[in-house]
Amino acid sequence: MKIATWNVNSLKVRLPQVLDWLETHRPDVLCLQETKLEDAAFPAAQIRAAGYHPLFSGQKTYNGVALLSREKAEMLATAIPGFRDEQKRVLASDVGGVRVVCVYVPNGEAVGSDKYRYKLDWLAAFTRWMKREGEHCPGLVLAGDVNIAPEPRDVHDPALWEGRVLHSEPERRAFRALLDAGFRDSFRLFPQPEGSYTWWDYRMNAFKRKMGLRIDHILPSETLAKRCKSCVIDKTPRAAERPSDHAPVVAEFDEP
DNA sequence: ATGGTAGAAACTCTA
Repeated sequence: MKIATWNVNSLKVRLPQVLDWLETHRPDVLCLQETKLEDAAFPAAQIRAAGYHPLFSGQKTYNGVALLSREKAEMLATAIPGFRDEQKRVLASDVGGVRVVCVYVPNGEAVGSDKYRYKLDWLAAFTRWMKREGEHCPGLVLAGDVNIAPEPRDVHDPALWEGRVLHSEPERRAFRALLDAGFRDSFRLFPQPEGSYTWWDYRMNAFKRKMGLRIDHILPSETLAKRCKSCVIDKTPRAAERPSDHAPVVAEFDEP
């Protein structure tokens, strides 16, 4: 089973690239973030024509998540239970015997800002929820834009990024707390090239200069992690014309 | 110490 995640930064703009990528890679599941589309505007027909069943939870202008699957998936949740939040950032589903949670963690804007506080509160609520989910559902995987580079090796310039949003100690602590809730970082289960990142700022030629961060993650539960046989970042779409600022991440799991 | 870019929408906000 192949599970992928991609922050597309507008599905309207990136739809041709998504369809092209699906055709090339044929994942069983693709989780999308920052679709920036109301549900009424979701391109369901084009997704179905490509051989995928879409689930989506969106809003106008900002945020929005979707899950595309070759097998029809059952929608389980589009919000963190008991956490008041207007923003569409989660989509939980059952697909092919695995519970897949597509997640778009708040960016946090700047350390100390209101949005940073919201990010940490959001992560605390999400982690509590995922810990509970894992307790009664061993085959669970979180896939999405977590907006945290967990370790110095996940940022191109650790000294520059130390203490900044996406890599501050409270955020790294929140990432460790999420793993401690029963998950593994699938990317680090395998040897990886140095300087592996999933996001590069549009500005300052960051992609060409290899100035990136690894903030998109596929986090299987400990049980499911035992079946994980690879995790790779596909930088190809980031080099294309009019790219998203994020690259897709793909993890493969052996059948049980 | 500021600005650089992209997307959506609407002359600004978010990332």
